[in-house]
Amino acid sequence: MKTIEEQELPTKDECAGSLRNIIDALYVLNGKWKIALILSLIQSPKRFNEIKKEIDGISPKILAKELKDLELNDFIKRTVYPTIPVSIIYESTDYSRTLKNVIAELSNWGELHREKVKESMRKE
Amino acid sequence: MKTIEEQELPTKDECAGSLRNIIDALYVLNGKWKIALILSLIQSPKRFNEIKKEIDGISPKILAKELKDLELNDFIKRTVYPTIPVSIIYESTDYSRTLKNVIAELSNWGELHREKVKESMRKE
DNA sequence: GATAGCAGTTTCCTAAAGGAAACCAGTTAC
DNA sequence: GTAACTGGTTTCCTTTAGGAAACTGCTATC
Repeated sequence: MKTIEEQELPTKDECAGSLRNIIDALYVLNGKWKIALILSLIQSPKRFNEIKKEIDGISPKILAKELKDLELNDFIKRTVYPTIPVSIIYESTDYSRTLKNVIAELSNWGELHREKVKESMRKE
Repeated sequence: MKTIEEQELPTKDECAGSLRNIIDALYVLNGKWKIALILSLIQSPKRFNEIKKEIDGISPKILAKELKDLELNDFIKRTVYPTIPVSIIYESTDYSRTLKNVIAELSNWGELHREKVKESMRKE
C-alpha cells in the first residue's frame, strides 16, 4: 500500500499563476497529436511518410495540418533538400526540446495510468 | 537502414512506448480545461461557483460536463453535505495527485512559453 | 506502359468542443 | 414580495477536430 507522499504542491500564491501557465501551455499544445509529433521528431528527424508510419492512425490531412501548425509555432523545422526528387525533412527545434521534461513526466504518467486502467478493468 | 551505434540511441521499443504513453495520457487529459480544473482542486477543495470564479471564462455547462467527466475518471470526488441548503464540495483524489509532476512541469513550461511569446511580439 | 513512392491537397463528412442565454427549484436575506 | 445565491440544466448555435477516400504532380523502377 502506497502512502501518499506529502510533497510540495503549488502554494496558494503560486496557484493563480500556475493556472494561467497551464492554460497558456495547453493553448499551444492542445489536440490529440501535437505532443506525440514533437516527441517523435525529438527522437529523430523524419520525413512525412516516416512520421505517418510511426504515429499510428493519423491521416495525411491531419498530419499536414499539425506539422504546419507546429512549424508556425517554432516547434519543428521543415527543410527541403534539393535531391532528386526533393527530400523534405522535419526536425525538432531547440525550442521544442524545452518540452523534454513535460514530455518525460507525461510519458511516465501515461504508463502509470494505463496500468491503472488495466487493473480497474480486471476488477469489473 | 540504420547501422550506426544503435545501442546508444533509445531503442525503437522505448520510443514507441513513450509515444503510446503520451497518447494514452492525452486521451484522458485532453481538452482546454481538465488539467486546470485538476490543479485548482489539488490546491483546495471548492464548490461549483468557486471553481467557476477561479477558472476564468468557463461556462457553467462546460464546467458541469468537465466535472462529471473528471469524477468518472477518478480524478475528483464530489461530496454532498446535508447542510441546509446542501453544500456540494469538489476535491482532488489521491489519483489526481499522481499528476503533480506533470502539472509542475507543464506550469514551468507554460511560464517560459508566455515569456517567449511576449518577446516575439516585441520584435514584430 | 504500369506501378510505386513521395508529400501532400481536396472534398465530403461526422462528432465533439465550446459558448451565450435562459431557465429551474430551493433558500435566505431585505 | 422580490431579489439574490446555489448548483446546475436546457436550448440553440458556431467552431474545431478529425477521418476516409480520392487525387495530384513528380520521379524512379520494373
